[in-house]
Amino acid sequence: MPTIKDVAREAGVSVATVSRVLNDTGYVGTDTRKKVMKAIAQLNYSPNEVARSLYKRESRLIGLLLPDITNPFFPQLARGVEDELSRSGFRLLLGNSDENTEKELDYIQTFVQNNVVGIISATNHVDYQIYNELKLPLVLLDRTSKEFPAVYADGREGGRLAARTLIDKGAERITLVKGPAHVKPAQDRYIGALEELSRTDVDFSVLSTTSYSFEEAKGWAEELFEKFPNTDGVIASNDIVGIAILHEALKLGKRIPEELQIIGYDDIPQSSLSYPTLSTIRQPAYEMGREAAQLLINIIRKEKGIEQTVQMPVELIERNTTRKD
Amino acid sequence: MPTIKDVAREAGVSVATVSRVLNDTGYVGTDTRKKVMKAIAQLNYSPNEVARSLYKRESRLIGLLLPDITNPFFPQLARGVEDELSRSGFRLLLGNSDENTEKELDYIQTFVQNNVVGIISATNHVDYQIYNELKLPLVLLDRTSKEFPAVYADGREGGRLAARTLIDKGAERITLVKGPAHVKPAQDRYIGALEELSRTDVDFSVLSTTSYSFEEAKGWAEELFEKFPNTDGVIASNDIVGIAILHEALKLGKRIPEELQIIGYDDIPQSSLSYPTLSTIRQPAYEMGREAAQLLINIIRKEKGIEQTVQMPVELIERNTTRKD
DNA sequence: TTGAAAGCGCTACCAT
DNA sequence: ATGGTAGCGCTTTCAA
Repeated sequence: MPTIKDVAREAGVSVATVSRVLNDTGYVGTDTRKKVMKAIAQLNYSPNEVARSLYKRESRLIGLLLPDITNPFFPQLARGVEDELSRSGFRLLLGNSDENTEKELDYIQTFVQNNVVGIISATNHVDYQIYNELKLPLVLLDRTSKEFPAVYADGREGGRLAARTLIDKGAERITLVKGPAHVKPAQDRYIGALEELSRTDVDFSVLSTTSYSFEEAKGWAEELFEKFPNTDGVIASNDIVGIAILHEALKLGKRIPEELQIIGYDDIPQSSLSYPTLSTIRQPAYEMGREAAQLLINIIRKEKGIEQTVQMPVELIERNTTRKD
Repeated sequence: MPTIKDVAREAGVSVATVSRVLNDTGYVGTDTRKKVMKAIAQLNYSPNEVARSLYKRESRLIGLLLPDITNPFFPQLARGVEDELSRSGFRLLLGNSDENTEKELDYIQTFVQNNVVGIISATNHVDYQIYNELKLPLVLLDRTSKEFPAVYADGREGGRLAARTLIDKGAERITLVKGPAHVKPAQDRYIGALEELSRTDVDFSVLSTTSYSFEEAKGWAEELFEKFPNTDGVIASNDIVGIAILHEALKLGKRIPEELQIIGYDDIPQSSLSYPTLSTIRQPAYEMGREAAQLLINIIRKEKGIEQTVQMPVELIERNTTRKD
């Protein structure tokens, strides 16, 4: 790889001059600039970001910490972040935490070690010391916080909306599936649904689950019908378990949505590909990713008057696992 | 952030000594080491990777270029890569190319600018000049090549296997869905299926599609049944379009698998959550990711006698969209 | 308008 | 066993 020195030699100028044309700072004579440009092209030179980063004490890198990219909700987020970031020339350092403290701290540390200019994190542990000691901009994604800027969807309202929908559509023996206790958004929607359910006179049961994963979704679905065979309305903890429940119900011969209504959460892409298509509460994942990226960039650029926390709207997507009224 | 100088001062030694204990190279007296360790702990110091990278001309970063993390096949790959890489202390710089030349070149360039030690790429364009000029290890993932080390699944055989399965199970009017022409693996499985189909006397039709995406999958499914309403066996280009076709068929009242058999490709996690569950050709995505990472690490470490190209087996996963014979 | 040189934080060589 | 120091490739004063 050619260095700035090579370019300087080739162009017959000093490295300082090359640097000036590279960064478009300070005075550079028109023909000198031309010579330098030519040399750059000739050598196919591009500046070493690492050297830059060392001097400036900041890179063009941003750290993104996600629980698990393998969960279909997160690729959307990640893509939103990346698309927005790359428009401003930033690149992504990616880590999966698996909701595991050690991995999480480890990633945050290497983000710092690599001079990232900012971090976007979907952590359940803003309370970790490391976040408070962080000298760089942090934006929480898919999570709330009073202490840090955050982009999230209104989980409480989403939970309420899901419950209300099922109640309005005549479900009388509702089962509420509670997601993992340590996952904040899962709790929020659960609380919201609980709130709404409690305001009315429907009977309901709660099924506690401890994971969101594909592998286990089927198990939860089976457990649900063993424990609550007569339920006629399920509020799923997310779309994956919603779909698992849906298909388990079909296997048991239940008519959907006549005998059993199901509502999911997230609106992951494959929800419109289930059979029947899954009614769900939509979180605008891609847009959330973009918002988070934008917010972070604004903070980095020290723009004035930026919202520190943006709450995205959730939305009922009526498809075919709920009645048409 | 404290620097090595701060540690040196705190410990009352020279930076050289600190560096030695940091890297565990050269002689360091037992008590000197202890003093240094203490200073490191006290200051909560961790070395600046950027400075390291600049001096050594290589980082602990690896670039991963994927077509689109939003396609459910890729998160698995990415996760495999990450898990394996992080075991050796490497971190991931991630980029989505969207099969778009400009983005692809851009990412490769910034990978280089950031001193990555190696690149894993799922590109359809190994022929790009930039890959040949690359001074660093490159491993192709989900792609074949004679010129570069590669990890891929046997798409030809997968296509054959899919076709043979449908033929063996009595399908007589097969529809072969052809994926996007510019996507290599899509072509491979198509050719394989074509090969097998041609060896026998079944009738078949080909439906050409130009994308893999969720949004368009439904459209392809509708088009399929408009054009070939009497088909009794579909070889889908991947699981997403397989599932879309499956559910469209259900909507049309077709009995699966009695009237219509469907076989997908990839075995993405949600395929076992479709209704009925989708029979498919499995590519071991997660393992492929790990293999690629391992291969790259071996190349970086200049291990002797490593396989330059590893072909992973594909496998028929019989679920409920094909007959039990 | 241009160049010389210091310095970003680290490693590795050469002395001692 | 330890320290001094050059240098990785770049940006940015400061002087000319």
